[in-house]
Amino acid sequence: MGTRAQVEIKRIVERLADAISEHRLPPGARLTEAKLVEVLGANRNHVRAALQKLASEYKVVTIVPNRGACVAQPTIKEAKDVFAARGIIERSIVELAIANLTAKNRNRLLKQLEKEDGAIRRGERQEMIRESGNFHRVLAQVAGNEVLDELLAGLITRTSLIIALYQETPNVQCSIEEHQALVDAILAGDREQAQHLMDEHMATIQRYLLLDERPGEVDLRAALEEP
Amino acid sequence: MGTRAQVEIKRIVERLADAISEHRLPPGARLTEAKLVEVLGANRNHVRAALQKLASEYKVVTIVPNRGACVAQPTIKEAKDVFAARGIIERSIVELAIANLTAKNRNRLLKQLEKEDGAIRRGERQEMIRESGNFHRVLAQVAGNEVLDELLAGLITRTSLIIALYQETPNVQCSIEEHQALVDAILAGDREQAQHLMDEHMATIQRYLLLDERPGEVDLRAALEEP
DNA sequence: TAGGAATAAATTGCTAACAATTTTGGATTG
DNA sequence: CAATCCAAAATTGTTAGCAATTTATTCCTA
Repeated sequence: MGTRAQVEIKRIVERLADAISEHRLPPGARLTEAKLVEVLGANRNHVRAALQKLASEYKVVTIVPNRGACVAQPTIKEAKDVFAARGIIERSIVELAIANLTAKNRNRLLKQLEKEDGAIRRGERQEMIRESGNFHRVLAQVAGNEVLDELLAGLITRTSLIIALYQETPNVQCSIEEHQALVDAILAGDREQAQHLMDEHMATIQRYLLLDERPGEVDLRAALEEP
Repeated sequence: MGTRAQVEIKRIVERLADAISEHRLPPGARLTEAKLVEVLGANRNHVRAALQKLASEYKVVTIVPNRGACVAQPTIKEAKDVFAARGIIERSIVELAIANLTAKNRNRLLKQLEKEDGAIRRGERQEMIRESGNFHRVLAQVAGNEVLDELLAGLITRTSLIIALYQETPNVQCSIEEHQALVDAILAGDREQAQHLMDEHMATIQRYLLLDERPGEVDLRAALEEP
């Protein structure tokens, strides 16, 4: 595929993924091709390709044949699976990062913390969210396994959608303090402590989610049949 | 996208992935759209979409703009990353599988072993390879995390390509004995032993790979400059 | 007025033709 | 004879328009 098209598709994918992550496009929202063409100033083929990708790769869009695309509504089961998978990968990334600690890598971690801190100080909400997410990518890159980094990237996107869907108080993000403590443990080479902190960090995010209640797909028969 | 097209694209993807996994399409082989259309009796658009997917999702195809697609030639670094990532996921799947042991799941594992055994007894080479790969998918399904299962599926495909690329004696597969021992440990609920066996199992596969030598992209300058 | 069939509108799916790019092979020239 | 350039062939990239499907509306009937 031509570079131009690929770049364009990527642009649309990111634009949509961002909008979904930030809850500007709520779960369930219809994504009509013609509307997207108009709003994004894009070719319909590119829009379609982008939707395909968001559906098959990132799973944040659902496509029903002949009926079009809409923002996905992951089930509670899927949400839990995504978090569990992410936890597993994050945990091993921590271990690899410690094993792979060079001077350059130490610097990258510290710089990332600074960026997050700067965003908070300046009160730049949007930047805060972005940098907070970037922290996990930086950690993956420090770990040095590109495959894990890719897998994590996908899971982070899906996580964002899930948070948008299931979070009660909007926009509780990763806390900078937890990132700070995590980096401290990593730089100290304390694997156990670092992994423990990462587990806690993942748990903290999930704690604000309503992954228990919620109707979803009620079994009407079971709910309504005679007692 | 229409069901028909999706099914067709999936067919092409699987056909190509199989051919790549089984080394019928060697790494580096060119995949001309017109040829594929002719051989597969497919629409060019479907062929293109399939190639896109194989490139962006599974990474077993490389697409160069305006120059077409060819079977990927993962670097040694990438090969190692894929194996490391797969090892991590397989390891955690073992743990989840043990925690998720129902009668039904025990049965699935035993049945899978029977299938593999049957293929070996009948000397069905092709079936052996397939069932040997399926074992890991079944284990993932027993573990019950669909996201991990998906991630693993992708990594298994990539692993196959890597084996095709870097294996000296062709077609050394997973050994049934190792699968057997693994299932024994899982059914016994012995997490440590099961994880140890899985680690060993992954190591066994890698042991037959030439992941050290091989030129790849030699640094000509470093190699040829005056001593 | 409720139900349902027929029609119209909107939307997605598909294809074939055309455009752009790269490769190949040969002719030309120093 | 080697190198360079040019044209033809092969291959990929792009687009517009039509076909098929679904959804909404209208109108008819009991």
